[in-house]
Amino acid sequence: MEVNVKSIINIFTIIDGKINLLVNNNKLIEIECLDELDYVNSNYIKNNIDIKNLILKQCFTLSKKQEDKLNLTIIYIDIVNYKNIKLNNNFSFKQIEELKDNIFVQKSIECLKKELVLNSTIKKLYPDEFILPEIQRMYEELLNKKYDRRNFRKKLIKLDVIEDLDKISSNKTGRPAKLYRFKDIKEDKILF
Amino acid sequence: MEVNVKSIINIFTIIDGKINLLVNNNKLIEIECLDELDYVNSNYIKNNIDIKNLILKQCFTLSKKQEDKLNLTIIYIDIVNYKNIKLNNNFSFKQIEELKDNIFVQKSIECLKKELVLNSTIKKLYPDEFILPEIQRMYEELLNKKYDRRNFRKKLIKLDVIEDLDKISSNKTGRPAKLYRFKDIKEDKILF
DNA sequence: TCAAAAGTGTTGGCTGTACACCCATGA
DNA sequence: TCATGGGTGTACAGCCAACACTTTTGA
Repeated sequence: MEVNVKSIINIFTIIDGKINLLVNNNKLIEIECLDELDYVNSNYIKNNIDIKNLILKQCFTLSKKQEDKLNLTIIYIDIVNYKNIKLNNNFSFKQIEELKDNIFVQKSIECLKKELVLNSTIKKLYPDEFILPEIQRMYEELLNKKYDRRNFRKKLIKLDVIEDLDKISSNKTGRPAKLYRFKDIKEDKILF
Repeated sequence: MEVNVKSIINIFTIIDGKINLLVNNNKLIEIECLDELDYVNSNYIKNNIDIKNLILKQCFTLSKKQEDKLNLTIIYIDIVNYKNIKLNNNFSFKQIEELKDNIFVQKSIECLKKELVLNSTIKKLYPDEFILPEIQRMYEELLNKKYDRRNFRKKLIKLDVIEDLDKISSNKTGRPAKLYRFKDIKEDKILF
């Protein structure tokens, strides 16, 4: 029985409050694996994607028989700040709305939700300054839940994961928001 | 490149408060996969293990190159009550202490800990009556943490996952404990 | 009657939630 | 000056942790 092994690398980011996925020629990033998976993946990334500190997390393995061949697909995900990627060649970000009927994307989003409630992950998305209403909107969309402004802020302060930068943002409308940053990670905390 | 695919099925149970693993001839249950994984696994179980309602959960995929062949191993786990398995042939349960330096077992135990805090999982382990001190001892060993008897009971009652059977156990020593059962599962709850 | 193990109730502090008013900005 | 969005404080309820004494049984 012939076996084909490939990995799929799903790199997520948030742009304008929307979840986006890195694609190559508008398709998921697929890599044929003829060697150990970690080795093949990190090689591919080194040679094709201009990004630092990618830490892939294994998400799920799918098998499918097709024309007497067994296709194995191991899905990996990571979450990054899109500004830290220099897009080149045919790579681009695509909103996941258009990809939601893909089984590989569905499995990835399940994993993504579990990761994004960790302070270490959210700091990868927002390594520098941010405003709290933006973080709140992201969680509200991601977890499909509403939060109270005051309680949301109090929670993050009490968990000791953010620090006030004593600066304010320049909003298009309404009162400008305060800028914060996530503290450096000493231990993983579950935020929501 | 030749690829060998196998799955490992790690079926855990608790015997006398100790975590045990189902083994075949004292070795992990390994299945060569020449077809879709779920199909191969359920076939193997049907033909070899006398147990009902096994629901395997995918845990991790490992790859290893050896002599120019790529070995892929997909690990699956489940947790059962040992009384629901009729052991035959060369199957037996083995305490995990003796297996802890095996990488496949280590990965499985990581997954196991995440599963065992769910009420649906603990009910699979204790489908019928049980005493609270036994459950408490299991969690204390599993999570390496001590709980207060009173608070432990109060928590499970408040979460509405157990019901008092108005019966008492017959202990070897000390006061007999009350018997409880886990209520039927309507929604998954995280207990600890 | 003693040792071992399990049952029970109260309290104080902390956390989460609900809620109303004020403030800074751009139009 | 108005609309928009963001900042803040208080009060109440529910949860968690700490803790001591009593009860039942077997030896």
